[in-house]
Amino acid sequence: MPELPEVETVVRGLRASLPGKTILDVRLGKTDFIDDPVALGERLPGSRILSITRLGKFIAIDLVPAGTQPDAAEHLYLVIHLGMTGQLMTRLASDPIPPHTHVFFGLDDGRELRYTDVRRFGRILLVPESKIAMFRERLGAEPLEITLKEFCARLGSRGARVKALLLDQRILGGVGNIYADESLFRARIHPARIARNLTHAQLAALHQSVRKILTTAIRLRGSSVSDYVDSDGNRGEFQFRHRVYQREGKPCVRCREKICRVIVAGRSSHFCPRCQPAPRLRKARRKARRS
DNA sequence: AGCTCTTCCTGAAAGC
DNA sequence: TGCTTTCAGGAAGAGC
Repeated sequence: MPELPEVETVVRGLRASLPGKTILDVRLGKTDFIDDPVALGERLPGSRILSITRLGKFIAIDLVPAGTQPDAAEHLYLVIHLGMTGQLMTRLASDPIPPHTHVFFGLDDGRELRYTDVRRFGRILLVPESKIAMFRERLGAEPLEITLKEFCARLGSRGARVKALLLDQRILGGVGNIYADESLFRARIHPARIARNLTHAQLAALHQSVRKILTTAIRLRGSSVSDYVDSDGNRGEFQFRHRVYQREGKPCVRCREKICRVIVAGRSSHFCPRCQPAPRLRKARRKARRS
């Protein structure tokens, strides 16, 4: 599933070859995941790619409209979310077309930027330059840039489970199920812990482990669990470093206890019951206070 | 405020 | 063997 490290890897790949290229045409297959498919065909041809950035799990392609100079007209951002199975690749127009490829952006160098998505949980939308700041604000902080102080402010007072908060894109943009579980394991925090009950030391450990896990995963070009590949079609390597994600029943790498899986915040959550002690139930805590 | 449930979608895997 | 059922999950919205 594309999360921050996978999206960052795709963005770096696109950044190496797309800037300066012009989009010649747009061809569409199924369009139910595109906000305004007609606008894609009307507004993109002739526009020039200026740069590519990552906003949380979104890929933002900065476009200079057809026939204008970069600072003469309002830019348009082609914004793409890969959902669960989305792939954004550059290929030669003559290359074979994989199944479920629904969007083709023809480029002026004989290549195509193609969007393939089996389940179509992804999204494609156009955001005008004037609205990109608003779009960015809705996304919450960048996990690799957030300070410890800001991290504590956003999570430490909340009555929700820490796993739910890590997945909430309005708080942190870019963390998904894999990296939430791996970060919680590294910080030795149970996913169902209530955030405001964590100590400052635990929040600091979590802040640190999120950064460490994401940085390492970017270095290894992401996790290829099911469909994920980068912009050249290559798989990542971080799936071989997973300590808990999809390791239910296998021994913990630290203590050999069997890894457990429970549903927290509606998501499969993997953890070591010994390294990540469960939150005490309210009833049990009342009893403990009385005695 | 924050939880669960549902929806979207397909293919892989499990169940019968 | 071959069918049907279940499951996976990012995000948004409904309802409690």
